[in-house]
This record gives sequence, structure tokens and C-alpha cells, in this order.
Amino acid sequence: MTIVSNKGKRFRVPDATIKRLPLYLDKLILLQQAGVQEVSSRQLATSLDIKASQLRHDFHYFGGFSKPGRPYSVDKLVPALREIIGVDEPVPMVIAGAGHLGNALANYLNFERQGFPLLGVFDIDSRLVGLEIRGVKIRHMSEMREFVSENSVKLGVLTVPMEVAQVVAEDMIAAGINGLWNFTPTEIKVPADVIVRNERLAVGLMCLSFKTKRIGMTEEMR
Amino acid sequence: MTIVSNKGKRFRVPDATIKRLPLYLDKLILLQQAGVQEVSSRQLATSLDIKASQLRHDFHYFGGFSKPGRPYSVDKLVPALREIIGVDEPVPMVIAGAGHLGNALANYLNFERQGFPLLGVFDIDSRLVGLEIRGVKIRHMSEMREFVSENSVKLGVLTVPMEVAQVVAEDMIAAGINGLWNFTPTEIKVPADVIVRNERLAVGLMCLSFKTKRIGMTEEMR
DNA sequence: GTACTTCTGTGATATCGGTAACAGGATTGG
DNA sequence: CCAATCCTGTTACCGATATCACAGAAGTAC
Repeated sequence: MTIVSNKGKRFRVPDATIKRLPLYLDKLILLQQAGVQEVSSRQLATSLDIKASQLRHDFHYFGGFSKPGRPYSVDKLVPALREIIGVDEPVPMVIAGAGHLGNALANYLNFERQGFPLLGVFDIDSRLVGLEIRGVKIRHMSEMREFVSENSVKLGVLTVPMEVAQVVAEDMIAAGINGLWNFTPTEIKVPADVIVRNERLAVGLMCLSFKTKRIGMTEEMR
Repeated sequence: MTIVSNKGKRFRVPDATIKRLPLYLDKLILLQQAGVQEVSSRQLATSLDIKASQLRHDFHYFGGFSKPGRPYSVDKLVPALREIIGVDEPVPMVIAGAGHLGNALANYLNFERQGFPLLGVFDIDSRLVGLEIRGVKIRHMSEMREFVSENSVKLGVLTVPMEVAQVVAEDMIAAGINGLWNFTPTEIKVPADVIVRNERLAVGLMCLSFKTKRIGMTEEMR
């Protein structure tokens, strides 16, 4: 449960709803790029494989995105969702660890497009320092702290070896980062005012394997 | 709800429980590698940021992993969960697309450790063909079909450019693959007996951003 | 032995979340 | 104008899910 303020009112929004908001936004951006102007709850919902009533229920927490009787305006919905999710203005991020995964993420253009510009990449390997990934300089880890606080970066990606994950994370937090995207299999200990999202790729793989072994016996598992 | 068979018995297990099983296994494997012998429901649960009672409830569906009064034996739990999830024997996989992300995933040792050996990597770029990633040969995409069916690979990773995702996926399915791990932002159309798991990294990033902007307003959210 | 602690297994209970249902607004066509 | 058709906002309901609470087993200290 999360409390969300919108236009002065405060709502208790279920987690399940919140997890769907980025999906809505993602899809709506695609529609917007395709030039679609209006979309009904039914159209949007079926394209995401959920029920229309659920979508309306989700939107209901945040108050009228439309008027009764009229479908949603894509151009109004996108910025509204952007604001709710918190990506109405660019959210800069940095990557710690220029290994294979760090490199892959840095090369993933989609982040930039979705409002997450990459400002810097950091590593301890001096052979990498000075190189560029898609125009973003690789700097030495020792410069991270100053760089992050000077540019008020709030989001940090952890793609370092798991042995140093905790130390690097603490360094990031000390510099002012309050959101960590952790790709290491370690559990990072952080103060209460810092959010960690663990991206456990192996877990996703297991879920997939589980489902393939039970095709026909299982209904929808994410 | 999913029916799970284990040791001849059949259980009706809630989806929510099933989603957590890989998390448990993942953590337990880490503990095992660290040499930990026993773990209580409380220890394991808090390290995963869930309630101990929930963990016990989850395990309860499958019957005694331990006796009352004694903590769980890591060495007994790991194979038991492996069997339930369906990764008690190695699940071979192949990667299509040897770009940055494909490379990163191929280099991610953890998969092998968790029971997902990588048999082959495929790409159309002839400059890459013949190279090796951690001992795994990069082959030309045209060889994929034969290789996959000969080695009865069931799991395929899609890290190709999104434009060709659908075609490559169809190729994989024709060769016998029934589980697709899709890292492209495309929606892949597949027959009903094939499972697709979309790894939408940008969505995860938005979730993280959402939470960081509402620090303090969110009570206990994953 | 007893008292105390730690721990699991298990049912009971509260909360959450998905779905259906419906009132009423907007639009269209006659 | 009226009727028909879409559509949303909102409430009510019910099954799914999380949490609580506790009995009793195993270990430990004395």
C-alpha cells in the first residue's frame, strides 16, 4: 500500500495497481507514437491482457482521467501517468560497474527514450577509464561520489561483482542516491529512506522453466 | 492456482506461493554456497523481506521440510525446491543474438550454477561466428534450428534486435523450444503451448523511480 | 527431571485484489 | 425529440492472500 497525493487528495493505492501503472504508460506511449488519439478502457485493457474493469478501477484511485461517456485521451493520459509514476521530468542515472552487464545496460537505448538519461559509468579498472559507451564517459569509481552529488543523480545501477556491491552501494548512498537498481545476487543493506530494486535474473529464468514444465496445468504466472 | 505434483502427491498451490518458490531457492543456494547448514523460517524470510509465517505457510503446501522445533536444513531444502520448481536436472538453453545483452547474459555465471547450462549462442554476424563466450561457441543463426532440435533444447533467450524478434522466435519454436525469455520490447506471438516471459527492464526502472519519489509515503512495499 | 527458548506445522482470521454490475454522461442516427 | 450505443466512475461482492496465534516438538541449561 502506498499513499499517493494527487490534486490535494490522498489515496491509499494497492501495490497491485502501482505495478500496473508502468505497463499502462508503456503501452500508451506506443499508442501515442502511432498517432492514436483516444482509447477506451476496453481497448487498452485487452491489449494488456487484463480486464477493463480492473483498469478503470486502477485509474479510479487517481480521479477522473476522463468524463463518463468519453474514452480516455491518450495525450492527456500519458503526462498524467508520467507525473504519477514520477517520470514527468528526466530522471538521470549512473551505472557502477562497466562489465558485460553494465555495458549492455548502458547500450540499451530504451532507457533514454523512457526518460532515464545515463550520465555516467564508473569502474575501478583503469583500462576502461576514459573509454566511452554511446558517448557516456567511463570514469574511475573514485570520482563517482563527487560526480553523483554534483549532478544530483538519484538513481544508481549496480552491475559490479557481488563482493563489492555493498561497499559501492554505500558510496552511492553517501553521494545522495536514493534508488538502487541491484543486478547482483546480494541483498544490499540500506537506510530506510533508500529504495532497492533487486533484479534477480535467475529467478525469472526459474519461473519460465517452471511454467514450461507445466504447460497446460498452470494458468498465468508472472 | 496451479497443480503441483511432488513425490507422487498432487497439491493445489496458490500462484502467489509459486512465484516465491524461486526466490526461496535462489536465496538458499546462496546460503548453501556460503556453507550455511541450517536456516530458520524467520532468518530466511527477513532476508527476503517477507513474513516468516508466510514462508512457513508456503512450505506447508508441500509437507514437512523439517520437524517442528528444528530449523530447516539447507541441504535438504535446496533439492526439494529444485524438484518442485522443475530444475532438479539441468535445463539447457541457447541464446539468439550475441550483442551486448546476449554477451552479458552468456557471461553471467549464475545461470549455470542454478541449473541452466548454456549450450550455444547464435548470431547472423559472420564476424562473431566462431568466437567463444566462456567456452561456448558462437554459431551462425542458420545452424540454430538443427542444433536446438538435436540437443533438445527447450529454453531460448531472445536478445536480438526487436525487428527480427518474431522471426527468430518462430525459428526457435519450430526447432522445439517451448520457453522464450524475451528481452526485446516487442510482443511475441506464439502458439498456446509456448511460454513467453517478457523481461521489460524499462518497466522495472519506472517502478523504482516511482518508489524513490514517494519515500516515506509508502508503507512496506516490495 | 524442570523451566526456558527456539522453532515448525496448522488452522483461524483479517485484509487485499479482481470482477461484475450498474447508474448515468456523451454521442449518434433518425 | 427519443432510442440506442458506447463509455466511465463507483460500489458491492467474493475468492485469493497475508497475517496472526498457538500447540507442541526439539534443544539447552541447570
